[in-house]
Amino acid sequence: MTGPSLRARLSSPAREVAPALLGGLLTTRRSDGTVTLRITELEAYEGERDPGSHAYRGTTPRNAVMFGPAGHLYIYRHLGLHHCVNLVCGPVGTASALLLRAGEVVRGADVALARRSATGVCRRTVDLARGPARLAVAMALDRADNGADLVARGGSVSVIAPAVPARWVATGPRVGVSGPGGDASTYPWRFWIADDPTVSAYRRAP
DNA sequence: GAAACGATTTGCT
DNA sequence: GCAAATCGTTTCT
Repeated sequence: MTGPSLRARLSSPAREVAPALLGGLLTTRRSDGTVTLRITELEAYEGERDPGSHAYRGTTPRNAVMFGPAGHLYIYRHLGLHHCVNLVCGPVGTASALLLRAGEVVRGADVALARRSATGVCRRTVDLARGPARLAVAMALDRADNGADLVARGGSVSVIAPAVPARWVATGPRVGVSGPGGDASTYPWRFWIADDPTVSAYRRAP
């Protein structure tokens, strides 16, 4: 699944896209090297009707990208320290998006390790991109990449999405957010690959 | 113009 | 296990 067909698939609501994107390969090409990430953990945000979404109170300069076409990156700074990376989903006009929470570095682990070593210690390969901020560092993604189109040919960032078997996909409540109407347990909007060691540890079990 | 707050990580107790 | 770190964006006066 690549090119225009990928854009079409991403134009569905985030909760429908999420299972198809698990196992997807995200690649960034930078001057210090190329890193490819196998996506293992995602969270869906449903825009204006989702209190957990930055788009809950409508469009602002910051979240404008989320209301645009699917396949672009929405990246923001959190707590003044780190970045979180989202993939915009849904049709134009909706702010549906998927937060990339974790992944497995399958190519360029040495490059990712060098980037991670600049800020902290990372002993194991599975920790390279375990967690949203770590993922951003390992992939060298920051606000400069906000709005980048992953589907366009020739871009420095791209994604392909081979499907993983449905039985590998686990779901559960999002981290630190309740669904609309309250109870987080009734909104299993987090998706991950079952038993994958790169999924955030204490969040691994529902 | 000012103030509050946050989709987290890290390091210390 | 808990608390500090840190700053752009949003919201209110």
